[in-house]
Amino acid sequence: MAYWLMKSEPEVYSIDDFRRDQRTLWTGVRNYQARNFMMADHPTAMKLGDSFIFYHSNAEPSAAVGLGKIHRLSVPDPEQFQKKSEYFEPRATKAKPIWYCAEVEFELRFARPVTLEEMRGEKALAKLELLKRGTRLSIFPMSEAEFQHILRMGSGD
DNA sequence: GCCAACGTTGGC
DNA sequence: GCCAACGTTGGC
Repeated sequence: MAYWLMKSEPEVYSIDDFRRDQRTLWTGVRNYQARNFMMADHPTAMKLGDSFIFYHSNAEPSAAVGLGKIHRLSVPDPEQFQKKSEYFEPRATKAKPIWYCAEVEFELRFARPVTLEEMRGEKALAKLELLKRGTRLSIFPMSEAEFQHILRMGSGD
């Protein structure tokens, strides 16, 4: 069982959208390292049933806001085939897709958001990828201890 | 809206 | 296969 953080801009797809949908495809990832996490046969891949922190990036405030589970891996990202999508990929074919995504399942919305600023103040989270300077990766793994720590912070008083 | 950081592209 | 230019991410 591994733990992850996945970023989404709430203006594009928020935790409330996720709660409404219950299940969604994590489309639009256009970075190879992040994509590889979502490809089942890749050495760095997620496992079905792994949990992740849902994080609002480019938000006011940017914050961890909930949890989800990995439900399916290696799903060709349908947006790469859609000419009108901003994620259209002309090099991709149905037979040879380039971009893949995971299907994820809603688990819970935190009682209160755990802001980036708060996380920066936590010693237990000092090594979290999110807090490293210049990190732009939209999906990355974290330890169980870090995951539980953020979950506790989000569970309210 | 600015801009630092960094991944990607493409000329050579 | 180097690396400058360019585009994107995402905090502020």
